[in-house]
Amino acid sequence: MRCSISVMSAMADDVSTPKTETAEDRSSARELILDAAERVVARDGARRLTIDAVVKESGFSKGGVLYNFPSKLDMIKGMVQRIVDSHTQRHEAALARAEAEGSSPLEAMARALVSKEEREVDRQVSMGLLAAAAENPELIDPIRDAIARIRSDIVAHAADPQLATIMLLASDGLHFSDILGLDILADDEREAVEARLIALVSEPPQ
Amino acid sequence: MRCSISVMSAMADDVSTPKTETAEDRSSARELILDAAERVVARDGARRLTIDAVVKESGFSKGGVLYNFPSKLDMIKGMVQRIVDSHTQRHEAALARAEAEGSSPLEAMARALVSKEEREVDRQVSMGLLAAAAENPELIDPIRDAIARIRSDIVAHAADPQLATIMLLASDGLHFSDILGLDILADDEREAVEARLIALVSEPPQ
DNA sequence: TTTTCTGTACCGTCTGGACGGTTTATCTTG
DNA sequence: CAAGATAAACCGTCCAGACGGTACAGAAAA
Repeated sequence: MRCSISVMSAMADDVSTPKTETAEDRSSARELILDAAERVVARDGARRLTIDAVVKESGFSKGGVLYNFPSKLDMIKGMVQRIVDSHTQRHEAALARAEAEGSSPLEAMARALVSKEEREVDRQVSMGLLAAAAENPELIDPIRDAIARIRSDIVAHAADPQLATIMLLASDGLHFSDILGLDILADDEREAVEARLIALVSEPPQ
Repeated sequence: MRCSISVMSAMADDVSTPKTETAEDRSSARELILDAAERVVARDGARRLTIDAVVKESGFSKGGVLYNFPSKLDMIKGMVQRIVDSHTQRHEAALARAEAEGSSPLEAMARALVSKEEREVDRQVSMGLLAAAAENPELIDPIRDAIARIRSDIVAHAADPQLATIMLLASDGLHFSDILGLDILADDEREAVEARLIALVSEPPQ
């Protein structure tokens, strides 16, 4: 029944409107549907990501869901696109912050990767990765390309490329562990490790 | 028509026979079926891991597959069990090697984690993780427990627990990237990073 | 009016797995 | 040893239900 209080603000319906101003401001129907799809994957597993399940979870009607995503494949591609947008955005934001703060891009990226806000976004969005991998491994290609592009950009400007790669890999390990629910570090342990990760790529005082 | 394509890797398959009856055929059949299931996941995605797909891929009949794994859930649990066994084995082997070589357990583990042989095993076996995550996220629990146990054991004996954790996480990042086909490092880059990872946790000469 | 949905009914295909039959290896008994 | 007897291992078919998708008649918003 869509029984949300629905503020229904203006929708500039570009194919990808990656407005992540606030976590709750996902006003377009497409975003709400993708959110529901991610919840289904997180709760029930990618195998049970069915159109009907998304219909039930989102509150839209089946016709409504299929109006926004003509096929299940389109829906999963939408999830993938969100991941790409999210990663690209994070990278650009980190670069901007580095410039503003005068820190190194790598260190800014490290801070961004372990930040609490990004972590929740990443965890939610990453369900799309599992869904895509379950549906058809090739669907991941755009994500791989985006990650590769960002990574090579970071590593190219790093003083110690291997160490930078290790930092990025460790961050991946952290994120993937989150995705699969394998995260086994206590909060304080995680914080310590994250701090150490940042320290690892910080400019040594020389 | 068992005698189809399947040349099959000649596996030394005395690995953990949970039901130790007079079952040498049985255990080998189970292993062959699990191998086929992993191939299906790797090629077509966890979504398309169906009994019929495994039937076709393995060359067994449907009845034969269902004889060895009474339900699809049992099959996936079998895949999960292989992961747990594989990880436990790797850990123990690394410990033994450390003792034999006089190196630190952590360094031995680092070497084991990046070794070529283990990498292929891990890549194959890890398909079970995707399958389990797709079917029902709770199925991963045994894997999480096994990983947590091994990890805490390693970290507890490490001179620098945080650095040890970072090494393990980076290794996870490498492996997960393999699983999802996200690995974007060139071979030489990967080797350099792996060597650096080992160096990171080696005893400083002091 | 057009766009964006709702609600319902429906269809062809896929999927899990139940079921009964068949082969093969081992054991029993005369 | 021959002749079953028994059980393990495996085969192939069938079916209810789930699934993706279509179709279409409205309704409500823009």
